[in-house]
Amino acid sequence: MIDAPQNSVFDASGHDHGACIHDALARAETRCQQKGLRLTAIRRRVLELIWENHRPTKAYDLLNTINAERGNAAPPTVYRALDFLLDAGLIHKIESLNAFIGCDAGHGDGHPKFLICRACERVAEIPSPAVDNALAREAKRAGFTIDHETIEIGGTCAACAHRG
Amino acid sequence: MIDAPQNSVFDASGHDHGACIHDALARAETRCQQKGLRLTAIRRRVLELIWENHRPTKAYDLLNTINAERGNAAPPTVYRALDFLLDAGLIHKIESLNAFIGCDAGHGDGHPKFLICRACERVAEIPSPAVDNALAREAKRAGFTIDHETIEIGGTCAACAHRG
DNA sequence: CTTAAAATGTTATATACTAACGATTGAATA
DNA sequence: TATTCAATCGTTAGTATATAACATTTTAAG
Repeated sequence: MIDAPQNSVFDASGHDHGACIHDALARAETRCQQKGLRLTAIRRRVLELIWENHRPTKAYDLLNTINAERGNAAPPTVYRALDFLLDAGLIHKIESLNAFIGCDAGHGDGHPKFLICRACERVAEIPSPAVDNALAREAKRAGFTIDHETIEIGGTCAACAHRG
Repeated sequence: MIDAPQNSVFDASGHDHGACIHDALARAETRCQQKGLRLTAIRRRVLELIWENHRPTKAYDLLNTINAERGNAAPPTVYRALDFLLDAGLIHKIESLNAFIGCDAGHGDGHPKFLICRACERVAEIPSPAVDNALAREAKRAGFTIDHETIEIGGTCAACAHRG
């Protein structure tokens, strides 16, 4: 029996992954419509693959999959799609892994922050106004203007820790 | 006249860079002795180059410099030195830049955190118990055990903002 | 000294990303 | 509807980042 906290951001019990992917794509469609952006077939497929994987996904893994499907993808094919999805705020890049993950808006209005389990490779996007505030104070003290935050916390999630 | 805060972590006025490099190397020597690690010629030179640069430094820039000096360096030469220095806690990797910077112990006992000015490319390593505490609380809430934190804040330092 | 481990040299290759330019598509409008 | 201009995509090539594998040398310990 697993006694990991049931409210864990890593908790996957009751996760309907089909619906999860579907919802993510629906959100993306809506968002692109609102912003006047074009979620083309390639872009949509790349986003879908990232959500299907539901883990930090490497550009070349996407490339291989798309090549298996369509046969004519080169690195720019996938990097362009990734750039679009990043600009549109639909995915995030995990710098410490050189990989990409779907944006689940878990960061709310703040900067995205990630808990990354090295055992199961899953990632939780967490909100934390307290962290944002503390960093804002530090930046202010230093006279520093913040553009972008890369906050990636590596470690072990509850389920993996319990599993041994 | 520059009115950037004189206590800015980016403030370089009165910085004796020769002494800075010397001190960093002396700290490294001491630390390696204490831990029974060998700061060999290559490792020492790589560390020295990083401190001379005093900015995030790329592996291949180090490689080129060392090649100019000794003529027989290949990528593993420099990556092995970097791995050693990382393990020894003498440098940090800036994931968002794929570059390396000397550890100035500015993080105190906590996890290292960086303010990275995109204009002048300088990096300040800042302490922030408040950030550490906030992240520790979030991790605890999620049942997550922290191994490593990548916290890299990109933006503009006071001097560069003032300069326009 | 001998020797075993650590460090380095060397070659090759894997992975990550971008530049440049031509072809195609598609939305806006003449 | 035909035109056109911008966005997107295809394609080739190249640069940047990093590691695998194995041979050789160095070093510290016995």
